[in-house]
Amino acid sequence: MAGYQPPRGTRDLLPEEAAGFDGLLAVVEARALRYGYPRIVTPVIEDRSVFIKTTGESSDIVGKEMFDVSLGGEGDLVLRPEATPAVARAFLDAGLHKTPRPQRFFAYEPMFRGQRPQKLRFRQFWQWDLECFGAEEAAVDVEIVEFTHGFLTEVGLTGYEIRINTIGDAKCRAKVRESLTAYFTPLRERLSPASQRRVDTNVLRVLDSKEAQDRAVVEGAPKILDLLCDEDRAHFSALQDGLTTLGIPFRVVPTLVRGLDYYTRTVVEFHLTDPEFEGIAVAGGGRYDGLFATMGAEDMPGTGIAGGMDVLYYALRKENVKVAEEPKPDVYIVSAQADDVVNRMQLAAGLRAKGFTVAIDYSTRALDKQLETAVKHGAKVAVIAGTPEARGGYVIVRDLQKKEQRKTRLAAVVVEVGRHVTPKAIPTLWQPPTDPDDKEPGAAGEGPYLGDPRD
RNA sequence: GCGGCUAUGGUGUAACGGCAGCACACCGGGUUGUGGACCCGUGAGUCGCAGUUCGAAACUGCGUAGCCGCCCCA
Repeated sequence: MAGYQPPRGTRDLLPEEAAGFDGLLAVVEARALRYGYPRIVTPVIEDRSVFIKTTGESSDIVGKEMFDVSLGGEGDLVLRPEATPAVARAFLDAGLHKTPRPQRFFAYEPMFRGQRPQKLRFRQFWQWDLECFGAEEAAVDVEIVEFTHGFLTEVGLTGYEIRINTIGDAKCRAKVRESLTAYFTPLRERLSPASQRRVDTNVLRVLDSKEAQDRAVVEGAPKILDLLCDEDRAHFSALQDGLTTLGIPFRVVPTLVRGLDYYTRTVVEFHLTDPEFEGIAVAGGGRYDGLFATMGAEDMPGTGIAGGMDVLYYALRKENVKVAEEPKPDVYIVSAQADDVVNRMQLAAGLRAKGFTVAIDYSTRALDKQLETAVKHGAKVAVIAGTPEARGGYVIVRDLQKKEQRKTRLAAVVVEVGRHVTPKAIPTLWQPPTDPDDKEPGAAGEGPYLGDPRD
């Protein structure tokens, strides 16, 4: 065992896993773009105060899981534990609250929490995240749930359940708190120590307690829904109606509360149902109409949802969904000639320019060893140079799976390799859009207009 | 942060308190230069630091990390 290990709760993503995360990111980011949520990137470090009033001091995230990385005299810095306050901070800092509303953002970042690692719970983990600022309609709440449901379905996850609840807006919640505090205070003695504390700090979270002794008391507690004002109830029904209309299955869980202070009205969690992952959320979010006021900005509603990439990746693996293959070169260049390194590179360059993935064996080992290595690295095709047969403008293109080969002129290598493996698209920078009118029959560059054969 | 369990080559595993071994993988070589087989061979380990003991991989303490539970969440 090596002397060095990754720090507690962190891990290395080896190529296959890294490719899996990249694949999931590509899917969710493309979906976000389709919904009008462009990506925003915020720093890994934030001032601690960004999370104190927003996420809330009574939350576990702020109360005991913040990752402190302060430098002396440079403020109180933490590794960001979650996205929403950071994105809101960036939004305000750039003055985007003075731009047309609503504003939508997608984020994908590593998050950090100083917690004891557990199944699918790490100190560094990755979240994708959606935020919609400036819209109070319940339709946006529907949108983020529908988005998440669509995404999870798209990547092939089946074992999850959508749970929703409402906890009322800031005004009504004061009444809710009052009623709950009034109910729990005389029963204090019967609650667990943690819940006794919650009666003072965040009484709503008593409802969420999993402790058996608390649940008995919670059962008799007043129901949040009964305590809310009409506007909150209407908002909640609009959410439910929207989901029902879209055919999205969900369950109303009256005790679902979520541990972050900024939530108002809608709270939602996507829970895994596989017995091995029971109780683990693959995504969660809700509405936070009071967030901006809390940050000292002008009041503005907001809705967001975030999902754990790690959780999703392992849940998919558990469901036997192949997320990604370890990236391997399709083509391996080998040579029996010791002094032709430049040749091998030029050979590779020609293939790479067409999008083939090409690795080169630079060694002078025996040809059979080079081929063996090529096979072990997963190459499908070997381009063999420098043998008596393959000289003077010729190489051999060998299909390593079919064990067939053909002597090929250098000029035709790209074509010959293309008969065995498919090149990958080469990414490019932004290109000017082509005018759709140019595609009209009869336009420049197109053939003359031909009548519809059905005419 | 609290509690329980665990830690032997890269991986998987053996060894009563008494010589740390096996398999696979990896690396080199060979079968007289086209591959996964086969043959030969090399390298590589008791998580770290103390302690008990004639002697510790084994027992004890502390540390570190992993897994599980609690808290809570992605």
